[in-house]
Amino acid sequence: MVEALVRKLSRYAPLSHDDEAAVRALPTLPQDYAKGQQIVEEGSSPAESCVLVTGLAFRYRALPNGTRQILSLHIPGDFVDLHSFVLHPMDHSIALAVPSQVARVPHQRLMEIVAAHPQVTCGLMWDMALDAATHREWMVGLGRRDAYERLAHLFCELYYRTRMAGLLHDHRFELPLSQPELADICGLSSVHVNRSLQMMRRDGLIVTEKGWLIVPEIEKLSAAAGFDPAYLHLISRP
Amino acid sequence: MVEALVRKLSRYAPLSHDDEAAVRALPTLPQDYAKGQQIVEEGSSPAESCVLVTGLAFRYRALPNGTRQILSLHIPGDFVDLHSFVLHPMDHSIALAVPSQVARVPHQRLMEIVAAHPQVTCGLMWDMALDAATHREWMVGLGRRDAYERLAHLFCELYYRTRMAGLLHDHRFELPLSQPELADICGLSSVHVNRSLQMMRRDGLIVTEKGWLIVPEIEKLSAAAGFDPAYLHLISRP
DNA sequence: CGTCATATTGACTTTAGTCAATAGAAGTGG
DNA sequence: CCACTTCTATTGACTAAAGTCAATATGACG
Repeated sequence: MVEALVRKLSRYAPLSHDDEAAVRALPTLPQDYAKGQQIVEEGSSPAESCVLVTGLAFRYRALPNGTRQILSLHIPGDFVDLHSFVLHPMDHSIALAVPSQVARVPHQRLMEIVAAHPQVTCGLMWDMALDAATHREWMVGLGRRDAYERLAHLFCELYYRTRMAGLLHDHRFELPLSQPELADICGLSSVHVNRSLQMMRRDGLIVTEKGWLIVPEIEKLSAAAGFDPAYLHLISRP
Repeated sequence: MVEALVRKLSRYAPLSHDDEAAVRALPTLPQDYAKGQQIVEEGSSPAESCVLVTGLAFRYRALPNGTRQILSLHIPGDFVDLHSFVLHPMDHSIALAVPSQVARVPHQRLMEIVAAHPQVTCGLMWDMALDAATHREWMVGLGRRDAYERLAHLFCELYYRTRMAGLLHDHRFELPLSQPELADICGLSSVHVNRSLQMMRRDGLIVTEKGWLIVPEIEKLSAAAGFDPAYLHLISRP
């Protein structure tokens, strides 16, 4: 469970024994939450950051006019709101798309890392930078891609992230998001999402099955989306 | 010139004499660049991060289909690509909207900060988190605000950032961006930007004058945009 | 005074949104 | 196991926001 965190931070640079021990000591016991539950609220200033252990989380902003924009998706192993360590109050909320387990890391302990483990600190900064890089990719989609491409791009991203987390099984991964939720991710209406998904199915890019998504040929989907996985930094860098 | 950087990092937490000295030693001599010049290229892995001293910079992604999305704007004092310290290669390019001066900070020196100045390190993390928060705000706009609101929101953001940087003079600030550039920021066509700007002028929200923008009543503009400056974290936090 | 870039306009097309109804599927209590 | 509620997906008809294309100003500048 803390394994995922160690693996993730190692993706920036290999950790010494000492560093690794420090990372292992970070999170508290995971807690269970129900589907739809909000685990961090916009405007609050939590004293801990969340690590998703199990399930699916998303960050979002609710607008006065009743709409909302989902800002990120998080799969197990993700440091969901690492930034709240330095930036408060929260400018958005965090909720769970399915029943999930969440571990918390007290900011106090992060401060100790920064004070004593420069290598791990860089790993944390790398994770924050990766989060921002994903934000940028979503901005590009929201600004310059059409509905079909946005959805295709999202599915590509999740395909690769899921695979990296060891959660991709034979071209398929869990995707327990409703069409209105996909709409709030892609900045679309749910009706338009529905029609775009139908086109993608017709084109053989995806197959939907219960809460699962099947991608028969990731190359075809990537081509349709203009997807380049570089921004996910899936391979560790020297 | 390095003043702006010290002031910015102090916004997270006051710096000790020692810390402040370390920050002052960071940037190299500023260099001059021409309008339109690209100072960092997508795909490269620079060994330095840029601080804008004078002028106006923006980060952007060019798409295969000839369009582009501008991802951020930077005014003097901004650490434009601090993230390149930990995340490479660059997933976007940086260019200058007007003739500008740019100072560079070797990543080596940032590494020394992380190793020896935890307080400054947190300031750097805070700056990265602030960058991501602005990304999120833009995502919300691109996904859920219409053209009129997007432009109004952008102008509000620049109004406050410019004021914080001491560059707002009597309700007006320099805004040397063409309508096609505004379009690439807001994910719109330049024609639609033109028409939206006309409506904003008619509504008395803005006055455009050469490369300047005049905001007679920031409250009115903010109301039109649904703008809340909280995400800019203009006041330092205890 | 001509040139280049930027801004503006008009006419038309396209993408996406809205509203409202219908159809399925999953879960619950009896 | 079945009726019932509820959530989610789908469809049709219509509207609206934004894009495209192409022409025409406008304005800064050498």
